[in-house]
Amino acid sequence: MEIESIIKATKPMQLHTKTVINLMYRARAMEESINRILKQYALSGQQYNVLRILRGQGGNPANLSTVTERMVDPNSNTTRLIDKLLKKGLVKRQICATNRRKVALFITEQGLELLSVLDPIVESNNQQMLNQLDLSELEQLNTYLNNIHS
Amino acid sequence: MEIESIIKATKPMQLHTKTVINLMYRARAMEESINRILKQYALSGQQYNVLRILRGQGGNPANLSTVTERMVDPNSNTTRLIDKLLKKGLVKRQICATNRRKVALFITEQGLELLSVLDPIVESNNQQMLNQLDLSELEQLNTYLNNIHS
DNA sequence: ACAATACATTTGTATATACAATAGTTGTTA
DNA sequence: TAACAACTATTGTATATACAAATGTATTGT
Repeated sequence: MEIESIIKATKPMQLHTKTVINLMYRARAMEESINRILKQYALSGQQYNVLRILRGQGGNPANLSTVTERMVDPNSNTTRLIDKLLKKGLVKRQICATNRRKVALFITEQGLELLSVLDPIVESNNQQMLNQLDLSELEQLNTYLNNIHS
Repeated sequence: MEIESIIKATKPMQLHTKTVINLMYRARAMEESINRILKQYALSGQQYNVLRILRGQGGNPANLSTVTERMVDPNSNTTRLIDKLLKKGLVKRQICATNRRKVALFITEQGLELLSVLDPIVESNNQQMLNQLDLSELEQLNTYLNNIHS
């Protein structure tokens, strides 16, 4: 659906402006859709993101700073985000042996199990949201997105 | 720049997943870029959004619910958002004459002046962020985005 | 006209986030 | 090696946001 009708713009918008708003609108809609799923498992999107990053380490630990820099939204307070995952038993945290300023973060078995439940659900939701676009269109969309700079 | 290198993914991602993450990442980056500008004028992105909606009324008032439904991110607490704009003298609020449950919201002269300062700055920033894409590519990008559903 | 229901906004409250300040650790250099 | 700077994470605090409950108003049915 046209973004201008969704936000009921009173005048036709400039193409650049429209594109920026469209992008922010769709991103938010997708985020909400994903959050609705995650909420049933008492996870926030950011927590899910951190769990996936830790799993991506393939058994190796990650530092707090590493996790932060890999997050889709790196602005949040990662310490407190991890605190919550700790309380749920989804991650482990220990002080790094070689540099005691750093912390080593791991995903637990329980965390891995949760991800293995969630992943197919989230994946199929992702496909659902994008099912009007074929593969080459998705490639093209990614190329466009990769050309945005801030 | 490729999204996978930005978030330093350890494995190549599925196309759908990659697209979703790419979109959320770019939207956030653009939002931050805009927020950096607005912050210099003590405005949040949402406050700017509300001001623009009220200006779009062309002198007519808008109800709270109307504003909410036209916002890019309609999830927030619009009452308190308006409160802040009121304190700054950027909007006026009065109880609707025909239906006293409703409130009529207007943008003030001061609000209009602020927008007239901000708009060209934000516009040029929008163009800057998208200047790697020509007009037909932008049209195409919008078409793709319009096909996303949640 | 009264009760019940729906509507539009506001308020309360718990949680999340942003940003700055702090603490503890390590590295550097005189 | 002592002093100072840089690094990494945590904590404090103010503000923002989400969600549910409450408030006040209008509409509907009897």
